[in-house]
Amino acid sequence: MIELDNIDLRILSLKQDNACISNSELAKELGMAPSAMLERVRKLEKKGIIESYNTRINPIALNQKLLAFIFVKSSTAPNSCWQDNSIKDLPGIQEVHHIAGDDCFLIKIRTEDSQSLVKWMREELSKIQGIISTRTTIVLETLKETTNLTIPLTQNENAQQH
Amino acid sequence: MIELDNIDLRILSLKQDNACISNSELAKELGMAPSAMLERVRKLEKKGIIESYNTRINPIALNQKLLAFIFVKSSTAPNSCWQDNSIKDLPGIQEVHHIAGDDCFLIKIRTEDSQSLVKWMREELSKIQGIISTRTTIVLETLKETTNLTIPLTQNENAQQH
DNA sequence: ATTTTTTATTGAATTTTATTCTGAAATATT
DNA sequence: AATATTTCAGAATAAAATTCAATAAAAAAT
Repeated sequence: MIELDNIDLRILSLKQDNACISNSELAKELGMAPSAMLERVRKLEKKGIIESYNTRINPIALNQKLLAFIFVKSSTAPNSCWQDNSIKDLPGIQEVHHIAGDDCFLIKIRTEDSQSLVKWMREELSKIQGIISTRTTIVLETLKETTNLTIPLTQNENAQQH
Repeated sequence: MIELDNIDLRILSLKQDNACISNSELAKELGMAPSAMLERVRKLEKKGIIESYNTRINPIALNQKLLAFIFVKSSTAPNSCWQDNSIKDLPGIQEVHHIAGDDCFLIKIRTEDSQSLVKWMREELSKIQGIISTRTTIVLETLKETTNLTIPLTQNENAQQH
């Protein structure tokens, strides 16, 4: 387990909501020098605590209006996807989880519409070995969608100006 | 529908994988002036095509080892969550989708472990009005997890140095 | 087809920020 | 307590962001 002090947590908290916050802004916010910030951030990146900086793009702007979750039941035979995880390399997929229970995989995928989802299942998913069955859940409306984690901040001990 | 030209798409594509890429780097990559890049990016932000810049933090570093999906069946009564979407404000949740089918909501949530998930369901989820039943799926292993969209680039017409 | 209007781009100037480095302070180790 | 290690601040420098006026290109209107 990696130990993160309150300063690290506040950096993560600020960056989580705004990946492009400048070091000087961070420094002002925490009441420290920009150089110290930079060193902290570099360390968080090197240790893999910060995994990546991503831009969230409006799916509608790219005409990806449909969001679906697909449960995949697969055989556990030696050459099946259960063994080689080949599912994760299919195009258009956002997430693939190996899950407990009857089903084996849960896929999150965006496509233009239901037609193109069917097309994807026929043309792409069908390439995968060992799939026994699928069950598709269509999203009607997304109420919340974030990758943010809950960060345990111990109140604002060293609260700052502004 | 918003029209995005190939330059916009390439900007989105580059920023999607590296939100913090500098304008000058972008400019070099696309063979344009940094100021032109800035204007494009600003426009993409203002139009809401770029929704946000996020930092992905390793959940393990924050001791959030468990990932789960919860299907929630709710009544459609006037005071139920089906009407007020109150589910989305529960702490610790990453996603809430309103889905087609028997169930009403799909929740994505991270917690420390299964104990704390049960605790969350007893202490937080139970506050929500109108829940008829829940079905929880535990993730054993995540093979892929991204928010990236597939961007339709028309090859590299204006390919550049480096 | 021509003019007008709008939009997009450049390049230089300016401001802001990132980055490096050195030494001091704090912390941990022995 | 002495040593080693880590963390931080402050100054100096390099790099990048940002602004802006002028130009070019595209679109719309006549």
